[in-house]
Amino acid sequence: MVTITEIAQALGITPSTVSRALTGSPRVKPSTRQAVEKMAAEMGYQRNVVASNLRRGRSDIVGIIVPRINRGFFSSVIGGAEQVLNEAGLSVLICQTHERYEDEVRALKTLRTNRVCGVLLSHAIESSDGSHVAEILGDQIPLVQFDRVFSGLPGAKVVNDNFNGAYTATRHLIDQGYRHIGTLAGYMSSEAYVQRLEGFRTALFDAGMAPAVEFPDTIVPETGHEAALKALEAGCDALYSAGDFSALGAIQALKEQGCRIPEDFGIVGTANESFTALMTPTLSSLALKASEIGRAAARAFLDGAPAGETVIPMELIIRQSSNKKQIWQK
Amino acid sequence: MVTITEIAQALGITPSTVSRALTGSPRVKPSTRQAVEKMAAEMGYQRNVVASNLRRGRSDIVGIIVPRINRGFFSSVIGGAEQVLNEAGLSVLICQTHERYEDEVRALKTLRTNRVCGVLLSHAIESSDGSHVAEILGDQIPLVQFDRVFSGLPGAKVVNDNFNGAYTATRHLIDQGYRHIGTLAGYMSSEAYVQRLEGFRTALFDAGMAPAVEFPDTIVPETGHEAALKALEAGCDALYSAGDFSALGAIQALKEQGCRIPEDFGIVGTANESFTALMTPTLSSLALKASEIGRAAARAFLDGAPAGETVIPMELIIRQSSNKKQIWQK
DNA sequence: TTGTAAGCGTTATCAA
DNA sequence: TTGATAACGCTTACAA
Repeated sequence: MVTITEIAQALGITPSTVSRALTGSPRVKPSTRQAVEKMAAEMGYQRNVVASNLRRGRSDIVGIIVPRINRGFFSSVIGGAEQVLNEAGLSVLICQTHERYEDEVRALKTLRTNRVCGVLLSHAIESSDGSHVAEILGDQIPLVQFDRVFSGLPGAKVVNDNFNGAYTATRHLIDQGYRHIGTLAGYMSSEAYVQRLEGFRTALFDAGMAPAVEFPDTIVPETGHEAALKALEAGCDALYSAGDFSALGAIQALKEQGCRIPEDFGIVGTANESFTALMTPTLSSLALKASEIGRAAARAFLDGAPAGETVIPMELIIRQSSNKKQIWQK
Repeated sequence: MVTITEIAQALGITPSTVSRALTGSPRVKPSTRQAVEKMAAEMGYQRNVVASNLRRGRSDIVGIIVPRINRGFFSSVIGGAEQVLNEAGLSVLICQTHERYEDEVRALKTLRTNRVCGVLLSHAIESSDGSHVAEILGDQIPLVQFDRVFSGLPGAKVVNDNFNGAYTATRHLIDQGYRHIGTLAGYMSSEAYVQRLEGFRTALFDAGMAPAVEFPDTIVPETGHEAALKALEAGCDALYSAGDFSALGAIQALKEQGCRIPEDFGIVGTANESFTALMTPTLSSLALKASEIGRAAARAFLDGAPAGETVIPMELIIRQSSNKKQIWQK
């Protein structure tokens, strides 16, 4: 591989000058710069970022840690972040935790030893506090948390407006005339789900309705299926689900029980996964602005990851599963 | 950050010995190794992979380039590859091309300047030949292509058995009693689609059926929708689609035209995207073994990316959209 | 078994 | 505006 030293020799100048010419330093004569650029192109020079990073003490790689990249939400976040970071000349190193604490620790260590210049993190369900994050990253590596965040950690946070979103979704079910509304609450180890639960409860309280049945630890279709059957037994006529996958399982259970949706039973999910628009009935869902979150997280990093929370509003998409009163919506 | 030099000073030995102890060299006295490990842990030492990579002339990062990470197929390939590579102590740098030639060039350059130890590539639709790949990577960086491959490039290839898969899918439509079978053929700039088209044609030929209407450049729902209308006009009663998204658009068009599926019209897609099982009617699809492809690609890289093609069989998943004769299938 | 010394390719500092 | 020099942290002949 061609080095700047070889370019320098070919031109009868020194590596320092070549380096300056190639990094855009103003302390180079224009004619020299041109000569260097020409020679570099001719010789097929490729900058060795590894050496550059060692010398500069930092890299141009930002690490992103997500539970799974094949969840629509996370891949869209990554897409949004990547766009902003690429524009800033940075690359992205992606790690998956598969929702496991151990994999999260491994991912953090990988990013640390690779001396990434920053970490964008949405923690695994299994991780119940953030002490390992602080311990591994130290205070050298800026941290931006998104979606699932630990409030105890330093750095910037980008979150969904879970409370108000869940409040709006629940309020919508109330407005549609449902009266016994339960919830598939997701994992309580995650603040996002706790906030959604609080929004749900508050909406019921504000409407003067009795506290409802709550099913925690529902996040996959199977657990949603099971919980929906219990909800029926408990006399529910609607469910706000803090996730779309559990809502999917719930709908399957309800259909098997002969429930008509939305006439007999209403349901709203969360995340607006792509399948929600393709199901029968189509599933109303509280949309997460995934790319927006990714872009916001990337921008927060570029701003130096200052402490503070950026709250991204959520948007209720009304489809068939909750549309008892046939609200018009395209 | 703590360096091996500092550890050496603290113990009154030299950096070389510390390095040897930490990299597991046998040329270290067991007691010394223990002392080094203890001190490293106490001081919170973190190996600087950047320096190590510069010295060794290579990194432990494998680059993966895919058109989009939020396509179920590609995210599963990445998942499979990541698993195998992580087990081998390697990390994964993921780049998206958004199907654009320019982004593919940019991704290749990024990986090259980061001196990745290998590249796993599935090329963008826009890239019609692989000359840029060879030019950018040179012969220093091993290349493994998967799914969408250029036959002219060196290195290993992992591909779907597109020909036989499409043959089987088409044969299935014939067996179900459809008689005027067309195809949504995808982009002809990609060998994968060309092979599927050949499998389709051969199945018709072997069954003694006339050549059929073929719609190239169909890959998104919109173009599938449009092509389906033309297929109806042309008298088709079935379609083999080389992609699921175009099949989705086609089904919408057919339903709008009052066609009953599968009674009046049969359709089989390709890729087995997650939504195929959630649609109404559910969509039969020729499944790609995504994780299997990812694992095979990673293993090929670990084996040194020897020239040659690994062919991964495809699996026909029969659902409602083609099940005219009501074949039993769970 | 350990130490010495050189160097990976780049960039920052200082001097010219 | 350019050059000389050192250093980033680590690895590895080679010598002891």
